[in-house]
Amino acid sequence: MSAAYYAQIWQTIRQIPAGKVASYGQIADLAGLPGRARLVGKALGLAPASMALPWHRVLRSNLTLAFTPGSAQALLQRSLLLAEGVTFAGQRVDKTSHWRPELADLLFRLQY
DNA sequence: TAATTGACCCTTT
DNA sequence: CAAAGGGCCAATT
Repeated sequence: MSAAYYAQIWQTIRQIPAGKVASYGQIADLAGLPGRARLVGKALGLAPASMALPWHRVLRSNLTLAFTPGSAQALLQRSLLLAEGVTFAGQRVDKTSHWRPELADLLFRLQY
């Protein structure tokens, strides 16, 4: 059953603090689905807007936006991040904004 | 049933 | 730095 994966992924994305970013692969790993970064992208696309997920805090492993540069979605994502204080170095997000959670802390919070 | 398609990633050239 | 090749897998055609 695939729906369970999505819930797990959404819960994990919800843990990303404002002003920080994480990669698709990182989310997959933290959600207990190593190697399934593509599933994370799919989960985000399926997530209802009412869920208000911090989707803009998820980007590629090289810290660039997943959307086509210049597209409406990319511009929106960029502005949302800037509004949170995330800094950019050209097309990519500054490394200092990369989320590095303590595993134990994350697992603790995911239990609820 | 088979092929294609993603809001992707990693290692090796 | 760029390209290539291989992984991944649910959903759609």
